[in-house]
Formats: sequence, C-alpha cells, structure tokens
Amino acid sequence: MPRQDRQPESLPDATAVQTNAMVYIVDDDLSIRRSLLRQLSASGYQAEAFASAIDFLEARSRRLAIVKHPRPTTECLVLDICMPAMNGLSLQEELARRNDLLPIIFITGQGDVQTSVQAMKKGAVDFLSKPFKRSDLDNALRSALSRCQALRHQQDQHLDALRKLEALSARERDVLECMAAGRMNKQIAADLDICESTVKVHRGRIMEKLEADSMVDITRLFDCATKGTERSAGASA
Amino acid sequence: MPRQDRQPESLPDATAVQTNAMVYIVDDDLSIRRSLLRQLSASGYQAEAFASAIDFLEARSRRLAIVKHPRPTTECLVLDICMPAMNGLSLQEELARRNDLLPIIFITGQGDVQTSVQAMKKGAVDFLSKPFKRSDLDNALRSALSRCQALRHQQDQHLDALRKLEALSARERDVLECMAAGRMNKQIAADLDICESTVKVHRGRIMEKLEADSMVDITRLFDCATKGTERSAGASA
DNA sequence: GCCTATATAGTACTTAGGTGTAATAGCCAA
DNA sequence: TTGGCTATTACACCTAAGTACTATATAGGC
Repeated sequence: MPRQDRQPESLPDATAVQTNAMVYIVDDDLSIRRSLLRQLSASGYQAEAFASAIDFLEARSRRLAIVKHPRPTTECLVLDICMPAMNGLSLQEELARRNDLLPIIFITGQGDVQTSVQAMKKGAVDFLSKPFKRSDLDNALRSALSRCQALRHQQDQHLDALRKLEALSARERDVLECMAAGRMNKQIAADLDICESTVKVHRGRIMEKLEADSMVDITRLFDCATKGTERSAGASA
Repeated sequence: MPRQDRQPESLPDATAVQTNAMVYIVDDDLSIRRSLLRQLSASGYQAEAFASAIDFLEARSRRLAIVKHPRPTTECLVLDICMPAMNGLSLQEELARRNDLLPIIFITGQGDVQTSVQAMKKGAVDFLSKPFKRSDLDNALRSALSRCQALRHQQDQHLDALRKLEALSARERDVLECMAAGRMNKQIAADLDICESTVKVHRGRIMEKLEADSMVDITRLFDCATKGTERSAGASA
C-alpha cells in the first residue's frame, strides 16, 4: 500500500524571520502611529496602525474569521499601554483569552515598574519606554517575530495532531492510548477485554488514519497531541 | 529476560510545592535580611541569607560540589537589585552562565522600568518594589518554587537520557538515530552499509543499555535527550 | 428496510523484530 | 602477547506485528 508523501517538515529559518512580516500598531496618538509606520516601513516590515484596542480586536476577529487556518505571515503587535477605554494590558489579556498567540511589544510614555512587570509576566516580548532607540525596537521586533514563528509552528503541529486524533473512533482511541503506553497487542487485548485479532484491526486503521508508518510516528504524534499548548512564559497572574 | 522495575515517574504535586523548600536571600541590608528571614520562617520556609552576591555564589559552588546530583529540596532566590561590587542582574547572569536554573524573585528599593524588564526578559519569576505586600512575596515564592520543581524534573529527565545515550558505542548511536528516524532494519542496514543481522544485534544491545521495552520508550528517550534544555523564558538579551 | 460506520472475531499468510549461538577481525591496554 | 571490548556476519528459531479476506452484530440515518 503506497503511503502519502510526507511534507518536508520545514523549520523556520532564523535569518529570514521578517520576510513578509506584518507588524500591528495600536496607539491612540496619531503622531506616534505615523512615526512608527514610517520607521517600520523603512525597516522593511508591512505595518498597519489602529487608534484603539477595540478597533484592533474588531479587525483581528474579522481577519481570523476569513483566512482561518492557513495564516501565512509572521506577525506581532506594538502596543501602547496608556489608552482611553481599553488599555494595553487589557488588550493583552483579551488576546490571551482568545488563545491568540500574537507576540506583544509594549511601548509607553510614563511606564511604572509594576505595569512593566505585569506585562512581562504575561508573556510580553519587551517593554520599551518612550523615547526609545530605533535599534531597541528593531531588536524587539526580531525577537517577537521569531517567537511568533516558533509558537505558530508548535501550535500548527499540535492542532494537526489533534485533528488527526479526532478522526479516530472512540475504541481506536482506547487502543491508541495503550499503544502509546508501550503495551503489546496481547496486553492491549487483555486490557480492553477483546481478542488480539481485533486489536490488530484497530491498529491497522489507526496507522492509516494517523498517516503513520511506524510506532515512532505514532509516539510523536500522540505526545504532541497530548501535551498541553504550554505557554512558554509563566502565565501566573 | 527479566526487565528492571520502572520507577513510578512521580510528577511534582502542585499543592505541596513548599514542602522542604529552601529560600535564599541575597541583600546587602542587614535589616532587610532579618525581616525577610522572619517572614519566610513564619510562612514555613527554610531560609538562608547572604550579604553579597559573591558570598552566595561561593556557598552555592561549595554546596553543589558536595551534594552533586541528587538535590532533594525545592529552592529559589530572593535577590536585591542594588548592591555594591556585584549587583542582582550580574548575579542572575552568572547563574545563567553556570546553567543554574534557580528561579529568582527580585526585590528593589528604587527600581526603574528598564531594569525590571531586563530582569524579566532573562527569566526572573517576579520583580517586587519595596515596600511590597507580604502576599505578593508569598505568591511569587509559590510561583518560583513551582517553577523550580518543573525545571528540575525536566532537567533530570534530560540528564538521565543523556547519561544513557553515553553508554552506547558510536555505532550503536548510528543505529539509534536511524531507529528514531523510523527506519526499518533493512533500511538501516542499507544506510550504514552493513547487513541486517548486524543491525539486529546493535538494536538488541541498544534496547538493553537504554532499559527500553519498546520503540515507544526509545522514541521518548531519544527525543528527550535530543531536544536542547530549552529555557522557558526568552533568553534574548 | 437499506445503507453505513463501527466493533468484534476468526483464519491464513507475510513481514519485521528479537534472541541465542558461534565465528572472525580490529583495536587498545595491561 | 594476551585478554577484553567492539563491530561484524551468519544461521536458526521464535514472537510480534501487519495484511487480506470473511463474517456477525449493533447503532444511526435516510
């Protein structure tokens, strides 16, 4: 039986991170937005500015609803802390609530220690006080976009694994769990109180549905689907 | 052939994090040290205070040299930023250079945003400005000790995997890599230009040396040893 | 009722993997 | 030089896993 081709599993190239990168700006100050747009453009990024957190969230919901799964660009957010209506920290929290892994660089006029620490604890990439050096922002952008790629790659793998597991029937999942625990067919049969030939049938279907060639593939797929989508930064409030 | 018993692979119990926990204090101000020692004691932690970063590093080197591998206690560091000779950030860097995963809670009198962000970017658990609420410190301690346990568990697994791989001969490692790539015996034989029976012999020895019962074990062990000891926090300067 | 998906079981056959024994050869250190 | 470790190959044997086909039973949807 011919197997499907395996995709080359391309890892992100660290040197070409900002190719086609998109940087969002959220700041209530028009002059700051203009200045950032200019600078980002000059540094070779695509950029889009929003005057409020609400505007940004709306645009983001719309965009994610349209393009859905295959998000081609690497992206990050440059976010002002102090804004009327909804401030930067609230926007950060809302994005986290939406499970949106968009990396955030905070910028602020009069930042205090407590706010900056709070932002960093919740996973911000950097926290720059105005006025900041252009190189500081560039470094932060590189870091943020690189993190975006890494997170997206990890999340894509996780979602792909989950999607495949969902294609299994309940019984097949039972068998898969036993397989991932390193049990042999006869042991699985005893565990589930069925006979070995049945286990073999399930196993064959599992291998087919999961597009796996070997127990190595099965183990990696299972572990990838099983581990939570761990946030790299400590998500303690 | 009877296999060795497998250890129960006990995961840290999140509710009992501070059992036997050790908290180190580094601050040049005697009154602060005394006050922290009192508070930590009252909260049920073991605590030890040092007047300078140098003192602490010396004590730590001595201790790690003696007890070596099995470090029984969960531990973290409460560290002042502003100290003569070697300040808190430098101590943080030195610990990172030593590959010491000790989680750090910074405390400071007159902290500025830049310093706090720098500390957080390098993986600090929290950054408290004096005077801070007792509950803030307690929360930070819980978070730090929990991170300590998680990191240590992860590091122990990684070191154990590496130790086992080192027991393999060069050729056995070649075969192991092919196995971890999901290759079959005949393919491995072709890859390494040896015959299949030889591959089987290597494979048997590998299973024995790695104390593995199945390809599931092999895959997990290999992946655990292969992945770098990733620092969870972004280690970008 | 018919069709489909699923779970179950059995049989027969093939391939892959693991074990045991034996033998040869190179290398290094006592 | 001898002894030990490693790598290699061969052969025989056994177990585990995978495949193919058939068959029965159940549940749900049209």
